[in-house]
Amino acid sequence: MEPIHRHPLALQVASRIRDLIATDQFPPGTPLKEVNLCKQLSVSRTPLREALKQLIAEGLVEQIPYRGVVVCNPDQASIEQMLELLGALEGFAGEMACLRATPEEIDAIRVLTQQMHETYEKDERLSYYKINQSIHRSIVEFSKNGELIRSHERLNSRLYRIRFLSNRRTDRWHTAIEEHDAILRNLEQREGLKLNKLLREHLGHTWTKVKDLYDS
Amino acid sequence: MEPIHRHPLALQVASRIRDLIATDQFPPGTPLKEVNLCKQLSVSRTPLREALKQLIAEGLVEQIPYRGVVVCNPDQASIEQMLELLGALEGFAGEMACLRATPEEIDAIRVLTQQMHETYEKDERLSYYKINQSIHRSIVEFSKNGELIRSHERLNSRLYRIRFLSNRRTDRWHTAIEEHDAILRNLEQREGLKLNKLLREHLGHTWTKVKDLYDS
DNA sequence: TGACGCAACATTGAATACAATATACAAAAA
DNA sequence: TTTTTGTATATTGTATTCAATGTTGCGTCA
Repeated sequence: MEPIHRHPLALQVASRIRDLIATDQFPPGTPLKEVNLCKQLSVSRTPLREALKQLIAEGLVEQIPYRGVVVCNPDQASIEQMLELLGALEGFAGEMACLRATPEEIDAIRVLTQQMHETYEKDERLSYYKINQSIHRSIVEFSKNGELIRSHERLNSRLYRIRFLSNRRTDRWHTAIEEHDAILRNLEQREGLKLNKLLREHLGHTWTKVKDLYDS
Repeated sequence: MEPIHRHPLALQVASRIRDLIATDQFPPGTPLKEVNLCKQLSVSRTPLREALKQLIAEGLVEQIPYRGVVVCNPDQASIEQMLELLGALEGFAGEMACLRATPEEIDAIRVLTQQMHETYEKDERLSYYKINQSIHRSIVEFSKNGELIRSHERLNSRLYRIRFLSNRRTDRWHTAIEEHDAILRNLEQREGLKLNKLLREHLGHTWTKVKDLYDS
């Protein structure tokens, strides 16, 4: 039988703050003063501090002893490194997915890719963004490697905001669509090595889009 | 200029517990009772709990609400997944190292590999183990990707104990040595793709050694 | 006028006190 | 004898308090 899940305050607080950062309500550089946040979230300092410890471990915020924690503002170099690693993770996940995904799971990717086309034609960027994320997350899931899934999830959440911003502003959309078609094809044909390469390149293009955003 | 590093209690406590787990003084399943540990480490519960939060985020221990935290006891499946991911990370790191390592850095790997031979011939397993770890860590460092380095470090520390145990007991040592020679050669010749494959296979062999350990 | 020092304030670090929850054991009922 | 239930105890979750450290600004002195 499914056990009942507990949600200690620290966990709830952590995911709340994560959301606030991802949605840019706490943009990079925001100082996270303990007493302020306590009042805003109606919790005491102890669970808040434990939540912050977790976010620090995730790399979402950074702490300077006796000077508080601030939302991380990764520079271009770290973003490039994060995207490079994300590409490696997704590429490897794709390779494993070619070995382990069921036909039904590949069908699901097909459906998502189709939906992606529709949002593209209707110019619905938010939906497009979310479907895009779903596709990538699904491929990683189908690797059937829990550790890989968790690592990817952590890293991806740190990049959520920056990818979202770049998606809003970039005007070269269609190349991503074409790449997704290729990704689907190679997954269908179980071409692990090619899919690995494709996904790495795909993330590489994300980096050029982000770079444009920074340079402008 | 190099900033001065602070060492809040929580961080010191965290690394102490990490060591205790890695050296098997806190074997898997050990319940980490807060008040006990407080006395043993002479700190109060607050920094201890913050340290535990960090170890939870690292996946070294797990927490059940209102029932405390215990040292993780990964089953065979998770160990296999962790080693698979570690292989992917090291493989990718090797590929990047082929692009980015300086000749001096490759020299360092050469020296370490030579030392590894010596410890092998003298049958010094502990030294062998440490040099082996150094080589792998160095290759990852030479990828020049900080994110990759941190991810690898985290995952590797979780596997430290199990790899150490398997190293003590396995009697097929020489194949690892030969593999390391091949790794060095491919790094010298900047054969990124081949090195990637080699490192992944190398970690795959680690898995078979660990599996033997479990099965016996 | 500018630099230094001191003091008051703000903020985090650590310790303790109190509340909520789980476990173990014993007593009572079937 | 077995099962159940209540209570005592242990343990974690949360709040609060006190201590250590960093920052800011004002006043004094060169």
